[in-house]
Amino acid sequence: MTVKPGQSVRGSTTGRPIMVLFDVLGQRWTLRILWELRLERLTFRELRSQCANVSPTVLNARLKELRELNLVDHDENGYGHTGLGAELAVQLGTLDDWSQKWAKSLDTQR
Amino acid sequence: MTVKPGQSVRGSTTGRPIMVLFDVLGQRWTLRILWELRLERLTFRELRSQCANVSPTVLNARLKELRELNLVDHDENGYGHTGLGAELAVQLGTLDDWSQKWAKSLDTQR
DNA sequence: ATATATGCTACAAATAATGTAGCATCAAGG
DNA sequence: CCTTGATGCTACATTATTTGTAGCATATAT
Repeated sequence: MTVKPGQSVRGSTTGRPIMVLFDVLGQRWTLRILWELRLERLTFRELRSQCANVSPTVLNARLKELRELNLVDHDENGYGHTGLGAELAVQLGTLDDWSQKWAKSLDTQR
Repeated sequence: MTVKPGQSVRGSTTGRPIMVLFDVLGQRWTLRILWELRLERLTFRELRSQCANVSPTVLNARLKELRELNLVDHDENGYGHTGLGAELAVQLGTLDDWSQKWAKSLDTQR
């Protein structure tokens, strides 16, 4: 069963939304899946292919969870972000910008 | 061995910084550890306690990785963010704000 | 009826996380 | 010195998660 805000998660019984979010994002492939859907809707197989052929078992489990959390939806054009999912993806875009600065900094340090 | 930007990670051979970041953050407890260090430096035991007594095996593995990635450091006052780690933590703060909106939206939907 | 695409499920093997115990080092007090 | 308490871990068996591969069921197009 997917955990939603208000419910206990790994290491937090408060149900604080951020804890629920950490619990979801801290699973393998979740961040990547959200990222790969940022530009366009993708079918299950396309998404799987863009995610380095992640096991369909895991992909399906993540998509199910993301749908229950109203971050992703599914229609005749495949999987895509909901409004909320798109908002979250914007933040991943910010992380992308930051990560480039981070990488440069690690370089000069070496 | 910790993967750094420029190196291959799970499902990406490009070394794109964002992929490296997803690989790190997509492990259990990494987001939470960065979060718990946002206010003050903490000793290993304090941090462990704030992270619901996460296993010391995992905590140590994460801290080692975060140190190698220059996001966390360790001194006589315990563990804390580096400059870059603090920047990343700011983004987690933004996620915190968003997550509250998200939780409300999920509520009204039920 | 075949062919092709879709969204999956099954399952064994490999990898990661958990929980508990406890060790080694250090600094402070008696 | 010799405990006491704190710190930063390591060891290790158990349990949970992920991986990789195969293939099934449905739908649409030929």
